Amino acid sequence: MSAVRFELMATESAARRGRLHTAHGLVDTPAFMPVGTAATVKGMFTDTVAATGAQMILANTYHLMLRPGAERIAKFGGVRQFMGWTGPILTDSGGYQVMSLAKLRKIDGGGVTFQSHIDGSKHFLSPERSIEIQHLLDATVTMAFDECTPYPATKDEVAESMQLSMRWAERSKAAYKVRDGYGLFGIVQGGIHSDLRAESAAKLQAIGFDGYAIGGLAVGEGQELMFSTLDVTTPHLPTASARYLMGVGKPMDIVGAVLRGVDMFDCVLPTRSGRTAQAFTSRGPLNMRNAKHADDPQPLDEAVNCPASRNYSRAYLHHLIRSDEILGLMLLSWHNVAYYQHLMTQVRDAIAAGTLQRFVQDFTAAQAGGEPDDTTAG
RNA sequence: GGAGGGGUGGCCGAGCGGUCAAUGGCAGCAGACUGUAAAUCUGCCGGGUUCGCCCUACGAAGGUUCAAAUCCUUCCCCCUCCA
Repeated sequence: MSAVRFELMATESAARRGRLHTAHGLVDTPAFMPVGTAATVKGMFTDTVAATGAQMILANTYHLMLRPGAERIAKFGGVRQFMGWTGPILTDSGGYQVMSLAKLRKIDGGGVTFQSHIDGSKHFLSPERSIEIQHLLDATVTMAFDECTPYPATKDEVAESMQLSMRWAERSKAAYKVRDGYGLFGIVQGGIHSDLRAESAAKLQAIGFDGYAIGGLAVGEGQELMFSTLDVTTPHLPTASARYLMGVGKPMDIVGAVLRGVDMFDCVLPTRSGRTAQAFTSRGPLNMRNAKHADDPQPLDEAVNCPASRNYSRAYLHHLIRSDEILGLMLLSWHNVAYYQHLMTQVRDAIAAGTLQRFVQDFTAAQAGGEPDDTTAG
């Protein structure tokens, strides 16, 4: 029996070009995984998500256990079959919801009692139940059950939260059933404190995981602190395993994290922003609701090989968004996911060619420069 | 011709003597969004400002009052019912 395997193909400084081999296919890294919380990458068809080049997507334990229920999805052979996604899938453990639904929760030694945001009913999640649900969902990569430590917090609070996550990590590992080409990832916590991050990384490696995620970042600390935390975290992770920065981020966040040795990312931004009128482009973000796009015949981004990016004028997209037409949010979501995949392809190619430093310089300049006639973008 | 109801900021629509530059909603102008309780949320939205205020404003014109979008008179316009 062999778990998901990470193949390191090339490096440039700390950045890594690799591949994750799974039971359900390959994932080229650095990779961006679109988020499909409720077994849907919101606003997109499953095959359209695949057509953007995304090789792996996320689904969520907490949301799917509440609706439609993990056991129901298991009857369909897992989330992949349920939603028609043929590639590998990664499920978040519900750990993020432990934080984001804080008002509706109670943590004790065993796990977390939640109140459903849907109907107020009480539910229980523990490392054992979270792993069991992820098995029922047939997740290619299962995430350890953790607590995403909020920011800001005192160092004592961060340490306590991290230790809780480490105990839960051990229980997650014990509950996990090893299967060929599947994997279990541990999650490093410790806030912005280098000693806590190092301690967490060491504890996880002592337990032994198939990949290592970095959690508890992009929760309000700012890009500079996030980067400096990565600087003191990735060196403590094994080079032979994939590293996954959870919940990140904006294009510049991702590029900066790749430079610091991260291989995998997920973020709701491309789809959420797509629904709230923001389009990410090679030249920085655009708010498609803004009046300045009303007469603009150019497409969102010719550089991105995607119909949503090339075949519709900004004027038309602006009109759809203004009119609350569903197609507007679908096209922007589609374009954003395609843009993120385009970015990751460029990053991978650059690492392979040893030109990442140069790419990052150009990319940073282009993002900051904005549109030629648009100094307010970004 | 008679009886009644009404005209409020780009639109709809509250207010019915002072706490009203005037509730709401829409439209408009921007901003935010990072392991998704989000097709969501926030700010601005008459003009000027030395940010203290000052102008112009609730169909029009007059009037009552310390004070009027709010009361009275006349006029203009709209709607309903009766002839």
